[in-house]
Amino acid sequence: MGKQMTEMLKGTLEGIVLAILSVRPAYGYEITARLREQGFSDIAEGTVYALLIRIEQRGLVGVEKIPSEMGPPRKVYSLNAQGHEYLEEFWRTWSFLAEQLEQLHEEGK
Amino acid sequence: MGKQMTEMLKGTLEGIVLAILSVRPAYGYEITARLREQGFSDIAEGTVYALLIRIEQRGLVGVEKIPSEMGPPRKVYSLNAQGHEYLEEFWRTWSFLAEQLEQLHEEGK
DNA sequence: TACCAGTACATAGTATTACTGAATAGTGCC
DNA sequence: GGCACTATTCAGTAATACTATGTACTGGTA
Repeated sequence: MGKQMTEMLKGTLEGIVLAILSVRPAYGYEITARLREQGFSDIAEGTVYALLIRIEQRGLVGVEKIPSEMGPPRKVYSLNAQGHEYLEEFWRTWSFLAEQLEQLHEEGK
Repeated sequence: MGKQMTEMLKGTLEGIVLAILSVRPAYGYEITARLREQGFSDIAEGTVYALLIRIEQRGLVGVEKIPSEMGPPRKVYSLNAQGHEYLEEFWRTWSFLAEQLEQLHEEGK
């Protein structure tokens, strides 16, 4: 992955993961796999797990340990009320930024 | 400014400044003022100056010292060929990210 | 003259976040 | 037993924006 993408993900990856969780609960391994399928070619696994622990400690998600048939138990995360609120705020911030950048992009043509 | 915005700017602020310079050359104080007018309410001056030095050292911009009538001389930065190329790459990265996020936002509704 | 506001740039130290590169563990198949 | 796949965790590093200053030049004013 390019360095630009790496830096751009700081601050957005968290929102991306919360958005994924807002659709339905998921666990780390699954989230990483889905991100990779979607073109975030090599987001490190460690990055996602660290992020999940962070948002858990901030009280944005609930966790449930569910046994897996294929390996160690999964930690399934789901967005709680506070998480939804935080995600709303994320979308507002993102929209503002996207709008400003869109404008700049137009100007530069 | 919110903490979310702060984190989101990592990786994008550089692109934003390069985009501003691609329209026409500018100096630090001017760029800071313009950003603030555009709603990036309190981007620290130090941040912009540090960024300008960074992109200069990476060879993305040219610098010219021009005397000011109102204070110390201005360091006017302008995008060079390499900078334009880098900016192109930035837009590609941004577009990809924006598309993915747009999709996620739709799904979450 | 002394002081202040506005213009303009610079820097030391801090916080956050994603990465690399491991290690640990459970299950099923050869 | 060893390998592949699933699944989580952690120590150390790099990049970038922030805070909080400090420096310096000009013009106006009391």
